[in-house]
Amino acid sequence: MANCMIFHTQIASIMEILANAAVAEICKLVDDDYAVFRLEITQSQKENRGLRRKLQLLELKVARERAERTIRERGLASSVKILDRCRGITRGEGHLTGGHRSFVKPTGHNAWRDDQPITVDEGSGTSTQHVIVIESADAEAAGPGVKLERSEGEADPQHSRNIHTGAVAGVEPLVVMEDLATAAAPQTRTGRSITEVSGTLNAVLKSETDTETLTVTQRLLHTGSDNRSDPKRLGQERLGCPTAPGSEYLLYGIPSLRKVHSYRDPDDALETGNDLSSSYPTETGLERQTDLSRGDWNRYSSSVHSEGCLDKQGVVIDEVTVKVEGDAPLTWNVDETHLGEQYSQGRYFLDYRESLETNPNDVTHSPLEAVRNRNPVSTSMRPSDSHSGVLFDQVLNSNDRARAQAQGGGATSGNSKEKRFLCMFCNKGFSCPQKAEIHNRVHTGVKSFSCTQCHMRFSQSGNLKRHQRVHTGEKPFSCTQCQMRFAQAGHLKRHQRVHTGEKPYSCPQCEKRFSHQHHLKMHLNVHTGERPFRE
DNA sequence: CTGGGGAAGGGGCCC
DNA sequence: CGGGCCCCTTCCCCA
Repeated sequence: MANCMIFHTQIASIMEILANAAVAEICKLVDDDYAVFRLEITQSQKENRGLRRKLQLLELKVARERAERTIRERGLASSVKILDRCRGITRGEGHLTGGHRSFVKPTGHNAWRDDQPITVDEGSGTSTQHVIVIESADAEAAGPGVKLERSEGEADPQHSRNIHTGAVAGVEPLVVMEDLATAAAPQTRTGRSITEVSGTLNAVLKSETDTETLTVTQRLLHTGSDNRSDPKRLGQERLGCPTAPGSEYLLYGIPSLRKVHSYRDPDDALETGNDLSSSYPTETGLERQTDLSRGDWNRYSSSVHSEGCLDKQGVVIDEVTVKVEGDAPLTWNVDETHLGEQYSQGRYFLDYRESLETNPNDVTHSPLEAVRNRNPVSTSMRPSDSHSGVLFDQVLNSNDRARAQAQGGGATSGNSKEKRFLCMFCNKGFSCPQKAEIHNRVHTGVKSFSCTQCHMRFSQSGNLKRHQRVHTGEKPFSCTQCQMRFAQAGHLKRHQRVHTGEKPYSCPQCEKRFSHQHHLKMHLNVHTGERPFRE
């Protein structure tokens, strides 16, 4: 018995020793890894700081030079003062490495009054670019509701963030627009490009969703749903559209919306029913159309990529709509219906057209490259503008058309004459610019047609019309075999297979047939082994 | 199987 | 007559 006790005691001691040794070993490993990790983090942070600093210097330098030039030309002395305050950091070496005009407004440089627009001119080229100065300080400093979501590792020059912003007293981001199309119409363009951003930051600098995550640091903040409740904001926002200084690609003109159908809450619709800019007619009498001459197409001025705003050859793309694809889900549907009506007061619209007409040609580079290299950006150009369509075509007619066709990524194959309007994102071809514009909404996320009875939005008017049957309960398609009724013709057609026994979907690997494609799809898992299919 | 929505093509109307 | 614009239809996907 005593031996047994001793034995157990020894065992316990050995176990304890082993445990201690294991713990010590683990701690050592953790410490080592932690030290390495800390070192890496420190190095990364240092690099980030250096890059950020460099970016600031370069951006400010460029901005200042351009602004001074512009000011000289246009006598905007106030802007000079503004920029002079940042003179201390405007000089830098190197060149812009990123593709963005957006630059960080250094902390403490609030001397840049937010209501002081800065016009930045580029020495050459003709582009209209919107540079947004972003507070580098804590996003919270920008005021409540502002989500800059800046991260420490965001110093990459190519990872800039464009904030679609309104103004907030004292801290609203400064929108700097570069108007480089001055050769054609310097004065008028200046007036357009220098845009004062005003409004409520809360309403403007708010992501559509708080959960949106962009894997890239390029980020666009846009108006949230609360915009809807603030009709006064309509027309008060000028959306900045940063551009890539180094980009030499022409920003393609994607035909935008001829008509913009504004979302409006039912209450708002009632209250502002006479607002021609906010509704459009449908068979349900819920909407009225808004002509883009009012500039509604400018609503989509959020941008993730500066390229989207670069207008190299006289094509002025003031507004950019961005749909982040891939790793960056489009969770921030632009509340396009409430943006930039100020901008839309015809003038900008017409000017835009002028700019288009100024130099519609001269396209030597395709934005495809930029699009490929970066996240897609769409520019909401004038809707269905013939120039847009031509430009649309021209862009791809230049260097990338052959590539696009070679890639076979779109509908460019076959009769390219029939489908000569190509999507800048996927190269798909369309027979007319309107089709291309509609398709482009797939990439831009533009949904101009809003249901007045719910918050649903649609990229196509027909889809909205169809959707509204959900509210009306209308089911115009009735089955002749039974009492079933359907709101969609396709549903009726599909349903009738129940009666006909038609099974149009056949498995390519066996003899089984299905009446619904979904069933076939599930069945295919039997062959792929992904998941058993039970019938 | 149904409901709802996304996307694209077809075709008519107008200028 | 051609292009732009718009509506409708259709197919498809997903829940």
